[in-house]
Amino acid sequence: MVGQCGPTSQCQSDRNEFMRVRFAPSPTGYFHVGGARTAFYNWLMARQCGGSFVLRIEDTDAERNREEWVDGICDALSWLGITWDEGPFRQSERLSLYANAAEDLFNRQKAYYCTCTRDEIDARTTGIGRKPGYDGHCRDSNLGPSSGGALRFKVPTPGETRFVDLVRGEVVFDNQNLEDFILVKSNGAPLFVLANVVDDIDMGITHVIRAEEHLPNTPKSYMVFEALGGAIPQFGHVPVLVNEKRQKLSKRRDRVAVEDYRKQGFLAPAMLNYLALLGWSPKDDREFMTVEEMILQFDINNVGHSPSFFDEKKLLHFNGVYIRNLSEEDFFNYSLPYVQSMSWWIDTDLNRATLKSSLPLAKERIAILSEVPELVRPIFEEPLSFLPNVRENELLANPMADEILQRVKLGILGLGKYSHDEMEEMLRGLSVEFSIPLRKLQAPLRAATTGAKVGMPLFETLIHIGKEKTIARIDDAIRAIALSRS
RNA sequence: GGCCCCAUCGUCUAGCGGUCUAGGACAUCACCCUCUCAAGGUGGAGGCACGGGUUCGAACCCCGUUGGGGCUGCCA
Repeated sequence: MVGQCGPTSQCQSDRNEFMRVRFAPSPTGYFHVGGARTAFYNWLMARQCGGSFVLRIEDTDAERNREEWVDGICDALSWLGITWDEGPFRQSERLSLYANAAEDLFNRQKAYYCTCTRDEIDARTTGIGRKPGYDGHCRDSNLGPSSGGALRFKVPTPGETRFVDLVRGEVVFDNQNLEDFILVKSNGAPLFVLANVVDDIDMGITHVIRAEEHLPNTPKSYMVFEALGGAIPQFGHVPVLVNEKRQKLSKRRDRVAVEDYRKQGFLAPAMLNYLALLGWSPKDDREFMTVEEMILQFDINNVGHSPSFFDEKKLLHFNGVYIRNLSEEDFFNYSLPYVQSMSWWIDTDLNRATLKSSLPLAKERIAILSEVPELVRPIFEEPLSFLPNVRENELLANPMADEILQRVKLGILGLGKYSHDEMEEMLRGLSVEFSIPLRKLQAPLRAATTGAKVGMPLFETLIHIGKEKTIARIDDAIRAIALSRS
């Protein structure tokens, strides 16, 4: 495994080591699709290069983090198949590391304590012509840890921080524009830029692939890496995912939870395939790829620079393709839980067998698994319920419905064998007899027997429903029609 | 406001100075197939934000404009 690399140049690191990447989410809400894509890109690189993928939970903000979100992240990653080689490490269990680093920085005068409140700073810096942000007020006050203040990093000015981003190329920041940012809160809790960097050094991270929103943090990270004397990883900032209004996907505003998509019946490989294509595309311009193919072809240097809209329509299409490619066995296994959650489902071997034999007809008609129950419902639901307006429009409002149903009933009773072929022959014959297209003939029949206007092919459906139930439903419909006309 | 990033069909993208009268995919429209609905097939409409350069030649390079986004927290 050591040193084994795929075909792209991304496996090379500045140092003569092998790749170590990390995914470092903060457990402050449902795990969302943007995070999933970032995690996947990291994972693809690690797998391609034979490197290590580390999962690190950035939970230093006790106020905002909840343990259940950690589980949510791990579950979602597992579902997607994004496996981690190390971790999950929790920053909340590594606090002494950050405290040591902070002390070191303070002792070496790379950082200083500051007791200014936000209001005090604002009062000094807000106004026309003044630069907002911290003004360095306590920089030379020589306050100590006992001051009860926050620890601020002493940004070296003048100076500039430049680096070559794996996605964007060279980026330059003037240190002049960076305020002395806080490393440790006055309550002793480390902040992102400290804990993040300390861990990246401690864990030997060689490549940091994260969302573009972190780009402005990077010069700060750089300075902390340098102050701490740690090896600086290569950075790559991938564009954010946006909603239809082109704003960064937000947990509060947008529907983004991976868990939701899983529940709805999206398949993990479809999700990964779609996610990978948001910002990246393979050399040969193919869209459908297995995870293995993506591992082989992914190249961080080839990721686009502009934000992408997370288009559920296209995701749906991808999912439909993946579903249609499922084996009958897999499709049955994936579908069963969705059917089992319905009140009309009775879990018997016979029903399972019927379900299994009817499922191939459903497979090509759906894009997500949660659509399965509605398609097979007519086969199992007893008594049958009608979708809104179906009884009224298709049965009661159709002047020919009664006559058609009467004749169909007779036809069924006269069948030598209750089979698909005989059913078809009989109905086609009736359509000739009535001088109406088969689709017109089957409309009231479908409504009467399935309670729906559209659905799986009718002949097969009637066979699955069974002769007795079919006749009974036709009788019910005939009665309903008679009732409405009396 | 300041700093940074970005800019090819509605959307995701291919394109990395001539092969572009710009290719593919989703969505959309039409037609075909068809027992409904899908799926599938064929075809159509639809784009290089704008203005300057550089060059024999620019979607591709440079500058500006405009537009969008991110950050600007004792969040990450």
